[in-house]
Amino acid sequence: MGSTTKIRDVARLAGVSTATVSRAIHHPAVVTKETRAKVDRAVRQTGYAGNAMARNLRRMETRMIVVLVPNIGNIFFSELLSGIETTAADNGYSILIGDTTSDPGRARVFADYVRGAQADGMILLDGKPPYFAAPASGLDGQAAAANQPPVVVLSERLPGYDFPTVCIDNVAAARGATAYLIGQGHRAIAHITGPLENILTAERRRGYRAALHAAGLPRPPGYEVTGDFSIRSGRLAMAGLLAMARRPTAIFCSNDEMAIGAITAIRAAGLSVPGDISVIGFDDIQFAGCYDPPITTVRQPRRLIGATGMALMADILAHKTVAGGDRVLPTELILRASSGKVSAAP
Amino acid sequence: MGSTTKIRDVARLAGVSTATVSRAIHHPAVVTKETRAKVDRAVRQTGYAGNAMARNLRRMETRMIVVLVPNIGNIFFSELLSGIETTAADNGYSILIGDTTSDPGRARVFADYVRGAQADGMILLDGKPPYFAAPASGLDGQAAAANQPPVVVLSERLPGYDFPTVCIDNVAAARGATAYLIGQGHRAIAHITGPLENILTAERRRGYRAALHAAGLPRPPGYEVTGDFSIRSGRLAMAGLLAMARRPTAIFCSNDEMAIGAITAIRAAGLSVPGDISVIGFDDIQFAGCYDPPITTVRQPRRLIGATGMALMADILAHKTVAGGDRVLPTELILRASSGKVSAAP
DNA sequence: ACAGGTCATGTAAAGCGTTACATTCGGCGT
DNA sequence: ACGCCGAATGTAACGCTTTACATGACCTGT
Repeated sequence: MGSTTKIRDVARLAGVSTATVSRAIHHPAVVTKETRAKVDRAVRQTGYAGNAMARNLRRMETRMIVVLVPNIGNIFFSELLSGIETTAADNGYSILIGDTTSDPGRARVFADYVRGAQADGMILLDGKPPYFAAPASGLDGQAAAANQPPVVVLSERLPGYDFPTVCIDNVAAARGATAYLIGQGHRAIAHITGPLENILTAERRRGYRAALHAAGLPRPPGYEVTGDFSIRSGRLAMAGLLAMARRPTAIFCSNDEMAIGAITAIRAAGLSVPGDISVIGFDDIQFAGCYDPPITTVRQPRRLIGATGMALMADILAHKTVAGGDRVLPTELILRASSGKVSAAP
Repeated sequence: MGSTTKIRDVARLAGVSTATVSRAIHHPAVVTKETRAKVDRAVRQTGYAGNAMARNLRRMETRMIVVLVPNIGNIFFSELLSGIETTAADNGYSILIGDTTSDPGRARVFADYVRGAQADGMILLDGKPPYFAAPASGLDGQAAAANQPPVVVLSERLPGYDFPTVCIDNVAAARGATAYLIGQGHRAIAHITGPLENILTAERRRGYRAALHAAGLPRPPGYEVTGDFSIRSGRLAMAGLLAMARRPTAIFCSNDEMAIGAITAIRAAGLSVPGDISVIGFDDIQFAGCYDPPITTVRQPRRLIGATGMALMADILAHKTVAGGDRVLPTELILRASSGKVSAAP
C-alpha cells in the first residue's frame, strides 16, 4: 500500500495479465464472467483507479473540452456553461473553463491546451477568434481546418471564420424589441450598447437602427450610449441620457444588467418606470423577471445554446465531420412591467 | 505537414536531439543561446505545440484542479469560481469544473478524476465529502491522508473530516444579523432556511436561534420555514408566513435569492418593505445592492474565499505539506433599505 | 601539458495503460 | 479422431515527452 496501485498490481492479484484487466474494465463483454469477477474483486481490494494520463496518451484523446468565457462571474455565461456542462456529461466529456476577463493572455494558454492535445476541442463564448486560426479564405479553408482542433462558437458569430456556430439572430431580436417600443407610441428611443468592439453589440445596434429607420424615426446624436454590460455602466449611461435636452421616453439596453442600472438611475432622478420612461433589456437573466418592476426583455435560450453547441462538438469529435452552417436559435420578446405605452409628451 | 508535429520533427529540423529541444523549451537557461535560437526557429516553423498527455504522464502532474460545485448557474458560486480561477492561473493551474446539480452521480466521476491523476487536487464547494474519503479518525487520519489526493473545502466546513478549509463563521454572522434585527426593536423574527441537510443551513439557523435565545425571545412554531435557496422558494415560504396568525415583523433569509422572493411575496400581499416587514438576506450577491429596495445582507468575501482556497491548494501541491486548521474569513453586515425599525405592532 | 572540472548535449530509460497480434484451449463438424 | 474455428487470454509494442546519466569538448590551474 505504498504508492498508488498500478494495473500490474491488480493483474498480479487477480492472476491475469494487465491486458485482461484493461479489457475487463473497459470492454467487459470480451472477458469471461469469472475473469471479470476476479478482476473486479482485485480492483476493489486495491482501490485501483487507473491512470488517466497514461490512458489519454495511448488513446490520444482526453474527453475534455476547453470553454473560453469572458467572465464566469457573469450570470449570463454561467447559465450557458451549465447547459454545456450537462450535455458534455451526457456525452462523457468534461469541460475546462478558461476565464479571459482578468487576463486576455489566458486565451492563448487555453488555445494551447487544445493545440497540445490537453483537450479535444474548444468552445468559444467570448466572440474572439483563437490566435492560431486564420480567417477562412476560400479553398484552403478546408485543408487548413483538417489539422486544426475542432472549434465551436456560441452566442456570437465570428465573421470571416467558418467555425460551426450556435447563435441567435441578434439583429432581428433587437429590431423586434425596438419595433415593439415604437408600436407603443415611443418616438424618442435611446440605446445603451455594450462595448463597441463587441460583435454582439454591433449586431444589436444594427437591429435598433434598422427598426428606427423602418419607422422613419430620426437618430438624434447622443441617443446611442456605450456601456460595458455592467449595472454600473447602465446607471451612468442613463444618467447622461436624463441630462439631455430632449430626454428619451424609452431605452433599449443591450443586456439586462444595464437595464437594471438604467432603472436605478431613472428612479434616482425621481422619475418612474414605465410611467415616465420605458426600459427594455436583453437576455432575460433570472433576475429580470424578479426585479421591481419586472423587466421587459429579449429571452435567449441560454441553456439550449450551450447544449446545442456541446452536442455539435461531440458530433464533430465522434464523426470527424465538420458539419457546416450556423444553428440559429429562436428568441422571444418577454413583455413585463418595465415597458408600456408612451406617456403624454413632456 | 501531415499530422501534428512531434518533438522529433523539431529536433531533426533544428539539428539537435529531442532532449535538447525539451530543455530549450522548458529550461532555457541550460542551453546555449545559439541552440535556443535554432530550436525556437524550428518550433515556429513547424508550429510545434508539445503534447500535454505525454508531458503529464512523464511529470506525473496535470496542473489541473477539479472544482466540485453544486450549481454553476448560481451566481454565488460563479463568483467564487472566478476567484479560484484567477488564483489558479497565477499559479499555473487550470480548473476543471464539475457541476453536481443535475446529477449527483457526477460527484463520483469527478472524484475519480483526482484519483486517476487526471487532476492534481480537488476543491469542494458543495459541502459533501468525496466518496473515497473516510471521516478522520484520530491517529490513522494522517496516514490515510498521505495517499489521498489533496482536497480543500471552501465555504462550508465538513464536520468529521479534517480537510483544510476556508470558510466564514456562519453561526456568528447569522447571530449578528438576527441581533441587529432585535436591536431595531423586532420581536417577531422568522427565518427562511436553506435545505435542511445542508451544513450551512444548520449553522445559520444555529446563529439565528442563538440570537433569539440571548435576547430571551421565544421561537414560535412555524417561524422557521425551509426553502431551497431559490427565489421561488423564498416567495412561497414568505406566503406561508404572511398567512400566520401572528405575522412576523422581520425575516432573516439564509441567502439573498430567498430574500428577493420574500420581498416579492410581501409586496404581492400589499405590504411594504421595510415599512411593514424588514428583510435580511445573506451573501451580498451583486443584485442585492441593486434591488429595489436594496437588500440588507451579510457580505461574504466570495472572491477572497476562492482565492484563498486555491492558494492553499497550490501550497499543498508545491510543498506536500498539509497545513491544517481552518481559515475563517470575516463577514460584514451590509445595512441597506430592506430593513429598519419595527413599525407599530399590528 | 595534463588532470580535473564545468558546461552543453546526446542516449536511453522510464512513465502507465491499451491494443494489435500471437497463442492456447476447447468444442464442434465431418 | 482430426482439423478447423472461435473465444479468451497473454505478449509486447506503442503513444510522446522528460530527465538521470553518460559523453565529449573545452577550459583552467599548476
